[in-house]
Amino acid sequence: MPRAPILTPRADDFPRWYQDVVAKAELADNGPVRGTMVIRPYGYAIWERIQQGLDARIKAAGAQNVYFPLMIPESYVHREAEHVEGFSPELAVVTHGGGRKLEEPAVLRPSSETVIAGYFAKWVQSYRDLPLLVNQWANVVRWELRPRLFLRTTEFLWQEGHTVHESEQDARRYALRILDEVYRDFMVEVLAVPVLMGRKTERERFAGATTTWTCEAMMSDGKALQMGTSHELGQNFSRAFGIEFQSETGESVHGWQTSWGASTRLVGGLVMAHGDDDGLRLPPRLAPIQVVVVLVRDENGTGPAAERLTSELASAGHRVELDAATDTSYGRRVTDWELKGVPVRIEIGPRDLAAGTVSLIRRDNGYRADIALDRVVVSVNAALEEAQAAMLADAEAQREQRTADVSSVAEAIEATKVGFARLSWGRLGTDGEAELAAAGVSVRCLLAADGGLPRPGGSAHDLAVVGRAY
RNA sequence: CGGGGAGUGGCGCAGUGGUAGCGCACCUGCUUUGGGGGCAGGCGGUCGGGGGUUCGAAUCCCCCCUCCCCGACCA
Repeated sequence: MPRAPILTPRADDFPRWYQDVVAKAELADNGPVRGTMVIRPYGYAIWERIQQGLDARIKAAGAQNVYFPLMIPESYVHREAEHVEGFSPELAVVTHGGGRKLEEPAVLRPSSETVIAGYFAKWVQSYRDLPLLVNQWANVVRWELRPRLFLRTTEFLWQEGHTVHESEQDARRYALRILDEVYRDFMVEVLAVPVLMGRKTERERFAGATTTWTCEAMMSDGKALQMGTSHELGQNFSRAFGIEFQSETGESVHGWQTSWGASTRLVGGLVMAHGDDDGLRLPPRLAPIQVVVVLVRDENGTGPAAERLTSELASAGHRVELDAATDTSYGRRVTDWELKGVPVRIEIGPRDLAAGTVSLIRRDNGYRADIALDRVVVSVNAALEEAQAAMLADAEAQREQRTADVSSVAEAIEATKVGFARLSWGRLGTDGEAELAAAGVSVRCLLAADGGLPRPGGSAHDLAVVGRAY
C-alpha cells in the first residue's frame, strides 16, 4: 500500500508543495505584517550553516565584517539617480520618531550602498588605503507586493559586501573572485546546487551597477533562482559620494567599487533544488543534523546502545542527534526526520541489536543496509560523502536534461515550460528579450560561447540562458 | 493598482433563517510502539468588523477590513 502523502505531491502543485514543506519541516511562519517572516529554529539552523559557510569564504577573500545602521537618511538614497529609481517603489520610510515628525525621513535600508559610500568617502584618502574590503550581515527591507517565504519577503537577512579599489580592473577581478570563490564554491560544494556563473543583461542589472554578475540555479521544477550576485559599481557611487584618493602619482582619483550579496533566499533555493515528495533533502555538508540515531524500542539494552552510538558518531565529528522519544510512534518519528531532510538515519531496535547490527538509511536515495555495530562510524562517513556527491550529480543531470538549445524566441518560450533554453544572445538581442518578458520568460544570464564567463562588454558569440524565474 | 477567490477552534474544511459541526492537531488514560498505530474520554470557536432586516442571522441586505491566487516590481 502506498503511503498517504504527507505533502502535496510536487507534480500536483509545486508552489503548494513548497509551502507544505516550509510549514511541516518547521522552517518558518508568516509574520504578522504582510510579507514578513518568522524563521523557526530549524530554519534558522539551516541559515546559520549557510552563514558559516559564506562567512568563512568571505574572510578568506580578505573582507572584514562591519555593521552599518538600519536607517539611512532619505537624501542619501537620492544621490545616485539610477539607484533611487530602482529602489523607490519598494522603500519603507520612517517619518516619525520620538513622537514627532522627523526633519528628514529615514529609509529602512533596501541595501547599504549609499550609507556605506558616505563613510568610504571619509575612510579612503590614499591609494594605500585600498583595496578597502568590508562585509556586513544584516536585515534589509524591500516592500514586496508578492511575498513568498524565504524566496521573496519584505524583510530578509543577507550579507552584503562593499569594496573600493584603485582601478576598474581591480574591482572587476574582485567582483568575479567573490562570484567564484565565495558563491559558486559554496553553492556547489556545500549546498550541492550547481550554478551557472554569468552576466546579467542591462534589463536585469542591479540599479546603480555598471555590470552585474550572477550565480543562477535551476530548481527541481525547472524554474530559475538567482542564488547570489556580485556587482561592479564602477565610479557611480564614488562620484555621488565623493570617494576620492590620491594615486601613487599624486592625482585625485574616484574609487572603483563592488558590492555583492546572498540572502535567506538560499534557504528557499535549497528546499526547491533538492526537496522531494517526502520533504526536505539536505546535503550532508550543510545539514544542521547530519545523522539521527532512532531508538526504535527501548528494550534489551537498545537504549544504552543507541546512546553509545550517538556519542561515537559525535566524537567522529558528525552533527548527530539521538531520537529516544519512544512514546511517539516509530512511523511518526521516521516521517518527521524525512520531512526535515536529515541525510542519514541510524535505526536501532531489539531485532537489530540481537543480530549485532543497526539499520542505516540514506535520505537522498532511500538506500538501506544493515551495518555491524563496529562498522557504524565508517559506514556513516561513507554514506555522508556519497550522499553529498550524489545530490550534486543528480541536480546537474536534472539541469542538463531540462536545458534545451534553441534558435528562436518561440522555441525558447516552449522550452522554458520545463526548464532553461540556451540561444545566441546576438540573435536574441534586447528586442527578443522584451518578447520573452511578455511571455514571463527572462534572460537569466549571458555566458561566453564555451559556457564560461563572458567578457564584460560582451561578444557577438555570447549565449543567453533564459527561463522562468522565482 | 488590474483580474479572480476566500474569511467558521491551532491547521484544513462542512454548514443557504431555528441558536455551530467534522478531520487533523492538542490534553488524559489504556494498549505487545519496526513506516504518520489502536481504543476510550476530553479541552478549545463573541462564525473578520460594524450596521440593518427578522420572533430568531454563520446563513439575507449595506458599509468597512483582512488574507490568498494570477499580473506588473524584485536578493
